[in-house]
Amino acid sequence: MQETGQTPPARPHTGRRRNEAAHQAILDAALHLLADSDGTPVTIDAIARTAGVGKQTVYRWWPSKGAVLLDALTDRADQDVPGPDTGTLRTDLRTFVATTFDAAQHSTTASALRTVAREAARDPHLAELMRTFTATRRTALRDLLSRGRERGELADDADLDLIVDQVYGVFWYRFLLGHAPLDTATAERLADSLVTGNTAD
Amino acid sequence: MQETGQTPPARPHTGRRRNEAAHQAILDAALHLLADSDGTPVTIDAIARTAGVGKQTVYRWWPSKGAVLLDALTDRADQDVPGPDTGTLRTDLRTFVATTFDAAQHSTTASALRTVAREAARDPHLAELMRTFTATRRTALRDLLSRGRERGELADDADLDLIVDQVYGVFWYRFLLGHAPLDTATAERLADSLVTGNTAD
DNA sequence: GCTTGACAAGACTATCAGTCTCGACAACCA
DNA sequence: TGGTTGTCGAGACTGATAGTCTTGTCAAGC
Repeated sequence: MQETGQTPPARPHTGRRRNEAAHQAILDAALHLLADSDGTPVTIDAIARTAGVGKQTVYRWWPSKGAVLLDALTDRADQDVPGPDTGTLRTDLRTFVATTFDAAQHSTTASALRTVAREAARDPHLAELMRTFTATRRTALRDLLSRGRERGELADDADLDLIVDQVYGVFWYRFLLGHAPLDTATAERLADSLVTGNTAD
Repeated sequence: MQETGQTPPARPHTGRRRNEAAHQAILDAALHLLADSDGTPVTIDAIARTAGVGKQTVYRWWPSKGAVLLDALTDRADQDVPGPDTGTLRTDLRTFVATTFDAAQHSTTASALRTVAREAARDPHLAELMRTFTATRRTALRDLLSRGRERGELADDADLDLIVDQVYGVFWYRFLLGHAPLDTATAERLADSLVTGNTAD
């Protein structure tokens, strides 16, 4: 979890200490509301009320609603980005894509992710945080592809960034539009066609 | 342009007639504001004021802000979805993808599309209209692929819907996140890898 | 000229993010 | 023990904005 609140003051700390229970209660409340929301917006008032906390306590530690939401999501959601390394690109890629797709099937994660994505459309601050969030995942996938290319399993001039975006593009497009499934069979078809479409010969 | 307002009453029409000038002025104003907005929300008040019209006149003919925005966009934006048919899949696909990507380079269309996409994240009504909007384009691309498959340029068991979603997935993902370009070179690389990755042999 | 529906203007309601204020309270220090 | 400081819960307040309602006016047709 990245701490998005203010950095501590330079002077030695005096005064009352931060209430960790309240801190956790806020994240818990946000996550619960996100999980139950299924896309409908989650309000700060609701988070504060559910956590039994004043609004000011929320804003003392997070700069915006979006920051709270993303923090709640990344605090609990599977933080570890998959990084399989079996020595075979096709297998690694299949696993990576299938794992990514599978995360969207769990309704708790899914509705939280959906809500955060929707809020990000309006909240520039959250959009920035989301860019970091997605960049981490893109990098992990790119490294996986890079290893495969070094083994000669991809053409030397294959456009790795484009392949990455084909994976995450399909993922977000189907996830947000919801017109087609994100199942394992699809994941494997996608992985296979990407390997075949970018080999050397 | 689809008419999103109420259906006319069954009784013969009496009273004052609809002011077509005002109708057009609203769409013009919405389009101008969308084009200038570059992602920032466009308000109904601004549309009405710019059009020199009362808010009620807007709501008499459109059910929500989103409906006005999408109507303005589809009214003027390139309505004709590209449907090249040269007899060669690779060429057709390259043209289709390049044309699609290119539309996002024109700042007027781009900021309008971006704003509508952002509004759609919050407005379920607009989200539904957007689904129709995108479905039209997906169908056109799928037909193009289907023709290629019948000519044997794609494997019989190629997953056309997945190929379609790779194109539009990359498009929207890069368009909304803005982390990588949507240029012609990228379009052609994408088209080529999709053909190669889904051929029969 | 009467009825009816469209019109511009704008007041009004409701929602929600984010700020501000207040009195209480806890940690540390002299 | 009492003063200083920062955190706490509570909630009033501001500002933005979608959407509704009201009012007085105007045009089309009977």
